[in-house]
Amino acid sequence: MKIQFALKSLLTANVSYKFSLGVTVMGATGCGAKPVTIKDIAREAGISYATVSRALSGSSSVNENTRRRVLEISERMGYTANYVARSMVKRETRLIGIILPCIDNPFMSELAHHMEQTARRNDYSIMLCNSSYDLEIEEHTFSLLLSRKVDGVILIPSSRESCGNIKKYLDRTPTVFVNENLMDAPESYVTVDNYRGTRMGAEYLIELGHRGIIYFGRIFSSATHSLRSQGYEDACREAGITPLFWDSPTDGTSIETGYKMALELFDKGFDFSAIFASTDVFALGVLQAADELGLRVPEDISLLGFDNIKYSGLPKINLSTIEQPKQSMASIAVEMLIEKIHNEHEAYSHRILMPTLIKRSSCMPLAQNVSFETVNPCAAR
Amino acid sequence: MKIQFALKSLLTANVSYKFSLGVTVMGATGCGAKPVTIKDIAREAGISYATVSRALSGSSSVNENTRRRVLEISERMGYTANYVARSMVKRETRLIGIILPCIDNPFMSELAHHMEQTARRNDYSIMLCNSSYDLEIEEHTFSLLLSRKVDGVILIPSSRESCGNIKKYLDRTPTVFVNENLMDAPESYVTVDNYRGTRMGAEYLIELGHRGIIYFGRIFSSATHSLRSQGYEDACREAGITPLFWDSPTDGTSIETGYKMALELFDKGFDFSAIFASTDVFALGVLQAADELGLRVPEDISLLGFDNIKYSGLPKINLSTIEQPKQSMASIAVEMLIEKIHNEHEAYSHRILMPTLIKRSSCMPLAQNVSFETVNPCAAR
DNA sequence: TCAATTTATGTAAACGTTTACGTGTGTGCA
DNA sequence: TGCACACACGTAAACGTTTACATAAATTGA
Repeated sequence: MKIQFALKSLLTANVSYKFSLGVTVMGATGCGAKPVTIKDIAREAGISYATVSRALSGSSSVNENTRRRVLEISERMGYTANYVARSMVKRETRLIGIILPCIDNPFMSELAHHMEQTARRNDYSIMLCNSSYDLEIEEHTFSLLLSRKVDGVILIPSSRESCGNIKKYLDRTPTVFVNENLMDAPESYVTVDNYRGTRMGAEYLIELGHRGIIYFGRIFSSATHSLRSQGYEDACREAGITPLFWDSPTDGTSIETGYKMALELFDKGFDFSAIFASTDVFALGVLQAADELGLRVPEDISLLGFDNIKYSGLPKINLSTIEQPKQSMASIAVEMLIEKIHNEHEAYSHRILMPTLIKRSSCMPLAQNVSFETVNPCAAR
Repeated sequence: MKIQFALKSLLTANVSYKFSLGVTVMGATGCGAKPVTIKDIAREAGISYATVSRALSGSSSVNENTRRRVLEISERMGYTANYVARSMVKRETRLIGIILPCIDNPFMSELAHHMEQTARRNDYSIMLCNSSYDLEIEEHTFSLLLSRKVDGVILIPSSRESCGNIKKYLDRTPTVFVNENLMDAPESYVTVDNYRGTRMGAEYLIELGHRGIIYFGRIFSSATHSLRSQGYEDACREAGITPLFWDSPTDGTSIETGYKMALELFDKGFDFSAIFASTDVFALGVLQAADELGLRVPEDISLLGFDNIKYSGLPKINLSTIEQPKQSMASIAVEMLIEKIHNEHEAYSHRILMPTLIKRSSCMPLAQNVSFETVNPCAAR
């Protein structure tokens, strides 16, 4: 079996690897050895452990010689500070909890990535939790984070219902909301101007001559999405166009849901020339359905998304979309939270960021000669 | 401004929102109120706090009436357990540290997602850390996790060099490696059979009649990738084909890098009919470059990837690829780690999972009439 | 030379739990 | 009646730090 050769050539192992597929190889390894503490160092150095603590933390007055000795000894003994003990007395964990619906979603993971970066830059670590669009899990997770004594939490709510569940915890720890705001609670949040985003998008499509524009994947359970559909609706009404909604059956967004929804939509035989998807991920589902049905984008239908996830920019996808400044959102959220952590109580703030329209190639002007008749698939609100 | 209407209609706020773009709204909120402890409950109930602890933890013998009273009081007073205090005495944090190069990478985020799921199912929380393909950060992060007293860590190394840096910590906490193994350390890991994966892939391309197959994006810094290029190379040699390598300039993989590499490759004017990308992400870059240059996939060149990230399955992408069973990898890794945590020292295990070839539409048989001449762009090893 | 001040260190309490051990009460059995 | 035993609960130590306070030594200034 050639594989054994390959491994042999690559592994400079001193244990004998019994290597065949599916087989579990076991061997000996150790990781007991209780860790050395500040007291061990003190004993070794013949001084009190308070002094060791002072020497290590570097702040208070301690003789330069003893400091050097302590450092040397702690190095030699392989000391690592115990942050949980420190957390106990300092009453801070330098931990930020992040609750989001699903990390396995390019929009979320991009946010999470930048949050982690800014957090680390400020000496915070993050605890990541998926709520899986489940309110119970979300609430349970929040209280877990409370128990874990995180210094603050960033919540990307799974829906506007999060409000009721979470509200009771909000005076327990600094919290900032991202992307979705808790409507009647005076809490910090950062979000894009969703209303303006869809409004811009709809106006763009109208400008291209489209009169039958489906707002695809309307989600009722989210305040964010309410603003989005509202922006679209207002733009339509102002242009004298009947807004058309195709509603999402789920709170979460996934390519699959988008795909199924699109299949159903196309099946109805409605007359429209453009689709404005409430989410890039939905738009990808539309793309998939269209492709299967032999519908061309943008020749047969124009398609506009929202979010600008990374994969929308792929040449074969080339989805026109509304960009959310994800990096800014992430770092602002973290900085806002840290601010809130240090400045005790008393302040909340809102930051509404500007979306931008990204024109790629999934939208084109409506050909003049195409006849069009508005048909409303759903009751328009 | 219409936006104000929309907000007004949606927000049932009792604070006055001064709402205009870019403006920060401030208001009053509170979150002081030091948390109630077990002692507060004890005082209230007129019993010792040891009994409260016992009542709350539910295990030891405590009178059913007192238990009910304790529960009722702690409910009423809004008690939440302090896990950091608990961690101190129990010497476990129920925390798993995850270090990965970059969460903002579909392969990683899918892994992370499933890891979090399995962890939570076992009452562990996760601390997520990006190493950003930086060995220093990686090492620093590892020691940070040590200080934070995580019960174990899952490491997706950024390169084989991680070995040297990390090795000294390995006896300090249970660790399992994912995707990349530390070659000369007897440590647990779970990975796909990378060698077999590329071998399968290469054999598939050869079967389709291709004789000029570029292995695209070879990465030297990773053991995983060494196995991949080896699998490809062996398959080629056995078929009497000269292996052709196009090397990656970076350790990390990104669409952009893939794109640039592909542009350079196409510019050389080499003669080949298929590209085997070491990573789906690279393949997406190839796709982008090909698209720009007017090269059709698969008509002009066949393209095969590795990983099967979610976006490879998009209809417009439709990338044939080697699938890694990401969900299995993730849950096995976590379970393996938990096993290791509980069964103290003494054991390490390796799990090598089976890759599968996913045939989509980015590869097609080489047309018989196409003349082909092997040109080796790089020295073939 | 003495008081005042600075510097370096030690002492001990505190953070909020868990848990080994001890104690008192009540019950069952000989 | 006495003994063993289970049960319910209290006491106190421990987990590894930080830090307010105290103290001793060294330094300064007059």
